[in-house]
Amino acid sequence: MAYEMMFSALADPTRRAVFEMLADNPSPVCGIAARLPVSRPAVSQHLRVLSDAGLVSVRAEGTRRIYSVERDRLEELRRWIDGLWSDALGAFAEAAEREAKK
Amino acid sequence: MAYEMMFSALADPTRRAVFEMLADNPSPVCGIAARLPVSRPAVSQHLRVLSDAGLVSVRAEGTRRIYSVERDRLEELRRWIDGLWSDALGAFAEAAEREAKK
DNA sequence: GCTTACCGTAAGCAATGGCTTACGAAATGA
DNA sequence: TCATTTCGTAAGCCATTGCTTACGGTAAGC
Repeated sequence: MAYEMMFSALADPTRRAVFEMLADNPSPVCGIAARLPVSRPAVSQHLRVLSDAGLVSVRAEGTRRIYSVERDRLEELRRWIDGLWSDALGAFAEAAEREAKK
Repeated sequence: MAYEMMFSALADPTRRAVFEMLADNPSPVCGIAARLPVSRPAVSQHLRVLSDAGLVSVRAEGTRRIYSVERDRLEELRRWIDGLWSDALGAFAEAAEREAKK
């Protein structure tokens, strides 16, 4: 019941870039902004969305805030995909059976 | 290099509903529109986006066009997630190692 | 041939979203 | 105490987007 926000969070290219950078290794906000063609506040806003979706978490370290990815959430996303996949498989089997009856 | 479109395609709730209905079983456009609170042209437009992302395919049957999900693309999406997951795992192991050195 | 059912596309509109600049808050170091 | 660094949020702007209505086009049934 939460992949709903994850998809819209990961829909934006810049936000996906942020997320992939965090998957490589946890970073502070300025560290991410330095490697992207957008301003630092923009990165903050993206991190807010990712955080609301539960995809990242924060840890304070001095004046810096270190963001890192939340691996468990990726697991949820994958489960949704797996569910769809088996649904589609079932529908395919049904169709094949109907075809066989003829 | 194609999950880029998939995420934005699946970001919209209505479009996800369409996609999940198609995963259950292939349907014509009017069959989908009948079960959603949006107009038929809206469904057509959503199917266009899903089609551009490669997530669904069409087959003509009389005047009807039967849409069904493309399972292989879901596989691609899952691979992207798996890639991120192992990246995050690697980063975690690295951090643990740095911590152990102290 | 004519009607009917099914569908895609164009045009237009209201809402959402991503970006920037500007500002204020909190922790560090001199 | 004061300056610096790092960061989040507010306001505003422009582009994108999801929806509707209106239209044209194709296949089936009488």
